Amino acid sequence: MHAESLLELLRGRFSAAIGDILNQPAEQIDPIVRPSADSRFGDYQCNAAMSLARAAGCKPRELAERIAARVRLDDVAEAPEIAGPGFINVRLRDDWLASRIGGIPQAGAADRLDIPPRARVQRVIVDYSSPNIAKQMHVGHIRSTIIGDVIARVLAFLGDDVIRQNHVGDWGTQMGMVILGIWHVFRLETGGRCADAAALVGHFAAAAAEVGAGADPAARRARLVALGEEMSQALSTERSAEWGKWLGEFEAGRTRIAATLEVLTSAYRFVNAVEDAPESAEIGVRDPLRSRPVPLARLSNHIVAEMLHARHEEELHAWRIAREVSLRETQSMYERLGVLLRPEDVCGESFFHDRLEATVAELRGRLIERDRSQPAAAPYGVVRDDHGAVCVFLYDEKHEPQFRNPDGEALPLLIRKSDGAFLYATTDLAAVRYRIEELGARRLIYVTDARQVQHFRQFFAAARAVGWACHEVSLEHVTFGSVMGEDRRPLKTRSGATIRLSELLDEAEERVAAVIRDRQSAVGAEAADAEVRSLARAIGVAAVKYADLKNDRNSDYVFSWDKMVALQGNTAPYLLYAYARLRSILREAAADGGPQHRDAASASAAEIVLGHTAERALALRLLRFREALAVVAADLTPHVLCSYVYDLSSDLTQFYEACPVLKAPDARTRDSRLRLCDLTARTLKLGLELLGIQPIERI
RNA sequence: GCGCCUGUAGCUCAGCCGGACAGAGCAGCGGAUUUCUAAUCCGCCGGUCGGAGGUUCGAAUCCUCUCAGGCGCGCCA
Repeated sequence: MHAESLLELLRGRFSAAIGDILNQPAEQIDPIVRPSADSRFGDYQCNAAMSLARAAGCKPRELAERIAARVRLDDVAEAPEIAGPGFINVRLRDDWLASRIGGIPQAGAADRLDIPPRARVQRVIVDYSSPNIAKQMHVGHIRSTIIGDVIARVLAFLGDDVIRQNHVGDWGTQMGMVILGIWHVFRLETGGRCADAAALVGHFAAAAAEVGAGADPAARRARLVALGEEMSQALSTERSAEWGKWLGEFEAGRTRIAATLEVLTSAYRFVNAVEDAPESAEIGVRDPLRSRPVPLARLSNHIVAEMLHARHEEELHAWRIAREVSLRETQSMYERLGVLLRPEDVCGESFFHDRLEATVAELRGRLIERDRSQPAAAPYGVVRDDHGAVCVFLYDEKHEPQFRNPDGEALPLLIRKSDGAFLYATTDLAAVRYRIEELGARRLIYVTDARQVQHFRQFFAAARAVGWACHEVSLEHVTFGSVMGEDRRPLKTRSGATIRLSELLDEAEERVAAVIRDRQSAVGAEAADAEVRSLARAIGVAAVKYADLKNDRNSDYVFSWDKMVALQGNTAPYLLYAYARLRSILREAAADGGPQHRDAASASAAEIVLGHTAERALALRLLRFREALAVVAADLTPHVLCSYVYDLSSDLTQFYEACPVLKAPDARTRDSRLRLCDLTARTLKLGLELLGIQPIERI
């Protein structure tokens, strides 16, 4: 197993040579070694001579000569060549490439090719996916889920101690709406108004329409007043016994209407429509425990506040039911997507809610006013109350606000609302502390959309100011752009509704199935329907994921069905096909073993011969895998890995066209090529797996 | 108003911590098939890198200004 990549090796050699020449420690020198853009200039180039010439007191070309004469490369490369103003071109020796390829160990139980795990293990948190579980997962959740998963996989593969954290939204007002929705289910079910789930869902849809924006205002108002009257019973303690008993039945599945996500979602939509209606702000709901009525528009909010104090056991019970149902659905979506998140990675808002009070208290105690007559030693924060809200104001060393509002005034980070409720900044701060102090994290990675940059900057600054995140801890916000439709607007259905993730995957599968059937009728082949469906399932998910990953994550990406399921170009089907072709060769090699039995296994010890340029290009590409991984891990850019597997597949198909394997001219060539196939298959498989894409053995 | 992101070929995008004539894919045109899976490969066509200055031996890349688009800017997350 080699400790370093080709790039690292050459970098080390050039640093040493330049260090000698300039009489400086090699570690302080950036030798500017890059892969060559054009193969005519060799495989790698050192560009340091031009920039260092002045410091060395000679002409760039002259310095290049000296470096080239000094650098020790004879064991790995041809004699370096100097070109242009002072480029030093390096062409690796074919026999060295061959021996290096030959040094890649055979596949073990967990195949890591020749890539050693990092020497220095650090604990890394990857916070990703994090949906609000009051609603079904939709396209808005896909990017964080998919991108975060790749980051977690790559870092874990390279040897980091990765802890996945799914910071689900399971405690906010929206969960209050679901709870209130369940209460409505209870009323309707026990009132005998809805016989089954279908009737109930229909009822909620109709009732939501009655209070929606399209309804007649007078009728709407009357309806809302009646609802407000009815809902006051939701706050009444006398009904607790019946409501509590029913919840037990509901949870156990003994009610006529089962606790499914569909039921809960329709109930949620209804409550949401009620609270969103313009009149709801003025309509009061009588609370027997309070002198003042609660505005209908804020009833869910109120219920969450009540829950917080655990005053109503029933609401907590309803919350648990809603959470369970929703998380089950979320988990099955992760499984369908092939995402590694498990139930035990869920650590959401509810986990932190009883730490929030202390979080605010501690911030208040530690972020105190500073003496402004002297510059501060570092950026700092100050907690102040403003209009009843608790705010963290963040300043730089010169006491200038780090953040400003549209009027140019200091923009605080709110950690407690004037009504006493906490905000997501509070939870994020409680979580950052938990992750550093209790989970021992040294690198915290948050995968969320780019619109939240300001929030992350603020709360990172606050976490630093209060001292929970010291300098050794890295806080990283991994941003990504939006998913756009082909009309350049955020992706929606034709009617303007958000697209559920399950619908998206269904459609992907259908489209892939159509493409497969197309192909087959073109070729005159016929496959069993079940086979087409199972292929479509695998390729459909792969296509969606790959399309999301292949572009630089920061740019908005244009969602195109035709492009993602295309069989040509940089797409998942192309990659999977390349892999399947390889597997096919390796299978046949194993099958026609014969007396010599030159199957994949025995070939994996064969000597590598790089006679053809396509073989050489493939070999070099294989050895560059870890360069790609290093970039992905450092910059958290999955698209670099996509580019790599595409380039590898591209090199492979060129090799495939030019170099017969099973029909190779002689046994030595055949074994060498078989081994190249084996290594390419393993590299491609590993690359795809790190992208969260399951390779397919046969297409 | 301030801040962040994005402008590269007809389309979708790489390249952006400075390096050789700016690269892919798709689309278009022309070739290759008694296939180790043609869901492939090869060739051609196609670009004032939004614009203008500046720094540099060298700028798509760094700086300044500017134009265009998107997003964000205290009690939602």
